[in-house]
Amino acid sequence: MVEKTKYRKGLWSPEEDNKLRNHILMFGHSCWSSVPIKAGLLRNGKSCRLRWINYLRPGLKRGVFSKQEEETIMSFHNMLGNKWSQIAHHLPGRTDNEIKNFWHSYLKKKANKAKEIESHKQLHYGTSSSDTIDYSLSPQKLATQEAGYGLLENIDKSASHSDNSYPQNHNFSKEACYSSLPKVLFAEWLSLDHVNGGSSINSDESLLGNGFDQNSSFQETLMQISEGPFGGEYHNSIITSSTTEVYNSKLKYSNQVNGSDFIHCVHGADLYSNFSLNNDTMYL
DNA sequence: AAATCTTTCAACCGCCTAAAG
DNA sequence: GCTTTAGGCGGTTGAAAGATT
Repeated sequence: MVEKTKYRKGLWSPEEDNKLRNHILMFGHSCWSSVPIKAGLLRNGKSCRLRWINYLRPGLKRGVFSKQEEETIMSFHNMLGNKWSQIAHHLPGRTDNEIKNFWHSYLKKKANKAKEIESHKQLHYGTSSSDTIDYSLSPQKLATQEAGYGLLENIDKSASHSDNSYPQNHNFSKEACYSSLPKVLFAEWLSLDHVNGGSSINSDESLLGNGFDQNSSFQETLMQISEGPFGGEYHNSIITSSTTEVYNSKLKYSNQVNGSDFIHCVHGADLYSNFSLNNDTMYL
């Protein structure tokens, strides 16, 4: 009789996280089912995949959803329904799971409330409100409408949401705070994982050198990015504005080494406004 | 201060699809 | 064409944290 492997379940320990992170940064994940074996984890491949995608993968934003993100979700949910992964494509750095949770814990109620008010108004006044955002609009039209509301101003204010009903728990998680991983979006991963639905790292050769050092400073980590796993093979990396200066010198180096222009530095605000992975990530 | 209720969110489960054999 | 395997997705659960009584 073949004894079934007993996989560990439940919350991931920091050690497990480290093992998984280090393994993937070093070797990639050509086959998820082999990752736990190679990484020395007592988890199944699916669990490892989920942990990586939802939590460990670099570039995850985490924390409070901005007003604009909120509206994007509303708008796309109106068009697509519960297609969380498709909605996530339009929110760089957000996972389908995170969006799904946010919807169920907050947005759904808000949407229902809005519907109630709207139907109430229609019932009593026979008109629809003109001072509320119409989530049934296409994202393009919504963007135009948003401009009128000055919603972009809210981006930096999102951390201090004034709405009392807003969930208080959308702060940085404890682990995320401890982590010194940069808030950098790796479009290579995002584009493959989110846009095309493919595996994020295609081969073991795609990652060279060491993984991130959890104890490194932000700048040191950037050095690791350009010199380590991503300097050689990775392209289209999106760097937030605060990193640009540090990165520019490395960029030159990277371009020389690679013989082509790979890296597009994006101003931080762009990440939150009209940036689209499909359309706006480009070779310089 | 303790008990109870509510909310959040990480992780699991099961289904579906595609690819490989 | 059938079976197996792996990856991806959406629904659901349950532990933990927070809020309320």
